[in-house]
Amino acid sequence: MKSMRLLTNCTVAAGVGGIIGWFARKNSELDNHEKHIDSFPLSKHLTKPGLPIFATVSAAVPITNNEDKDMGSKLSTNTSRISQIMKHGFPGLDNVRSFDDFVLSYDRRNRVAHWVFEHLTKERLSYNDKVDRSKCEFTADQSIHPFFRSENTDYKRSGYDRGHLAAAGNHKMEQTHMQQTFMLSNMAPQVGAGFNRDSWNRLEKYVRDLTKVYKDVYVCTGPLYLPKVEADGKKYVRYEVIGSNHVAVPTHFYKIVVGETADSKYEMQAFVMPNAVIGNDVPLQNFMVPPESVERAAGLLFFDKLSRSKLNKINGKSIKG
DNA sequence: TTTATTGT
Repeated sequence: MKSMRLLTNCTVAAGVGGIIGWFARKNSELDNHEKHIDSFPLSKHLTKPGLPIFATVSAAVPITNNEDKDMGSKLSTNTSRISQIMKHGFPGLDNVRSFDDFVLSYDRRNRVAHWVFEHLTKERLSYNDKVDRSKCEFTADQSIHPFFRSENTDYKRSGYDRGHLAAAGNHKMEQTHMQQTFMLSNMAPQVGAGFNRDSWNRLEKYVRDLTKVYKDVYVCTGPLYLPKVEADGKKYVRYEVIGSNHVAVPTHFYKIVVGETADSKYEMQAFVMPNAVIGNDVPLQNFMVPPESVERAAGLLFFDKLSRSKLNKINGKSIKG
């Protein structure tokens, strides 16, 4: 397997090889993968993504006054944008919150999102002098119960950046869109120099550049807590927690990207990067992994509603008809 | 260009 070889070239990718090995051994079970998903009753209820069929879906949309005449149109505008973002299915349904331009599922136990979902186009990423990142502020997400909420004090002097999952640079249509990405529910503790400010940023830019190739780009981003073999030969999941709220420091982060071609074919790429210093000269290709390996490690199913028969390529490799 | 923290 090509990606396996590539990963072993990257010394900091500890743990990823393990899940890929698992994937390789279980490969025969994948033949039943799609069949299994089709029979999974939840997917039948998700034919209209974005509709507030779950109480939490619209939790981040401020609805304070039932008599607000604007509410109807504002809600429907928001709902249609959420439908567009979530067109290919929800990876999971734990504590889903929708913002104006991205959707997030929150992990209360780790105080970090399970996943965030974004939809990118060239137009939406174009230069906009009305939107100013320096005016944005990191703010705690008041819609999350204080027991499970991360605070700025948790990150302060922790040694980690408040790293965006949905990147600020992906939301330049409106100042409010960008401001919403600064909600701490969209943050994870990330190694700053060498990761967030370097190779992870490089990956985010690469994903933005895919809008030059595909008219629509869908991207799902999240943390991983991967097991590692320790001295006794057993596997353990080990991660630091920071601050009084014990915000988990993920061992790795993933991005699953789908681009839609002009003739309605889809191409998928999956990346896993360790939350560690990575040299700027390491090619992004080295971090490509089979999407299934991320699904198994994260407990999520990505692009569940997108028929695998419409997938033309995975990680740049054509899929056999 | 975008990604950010610390200290004054």
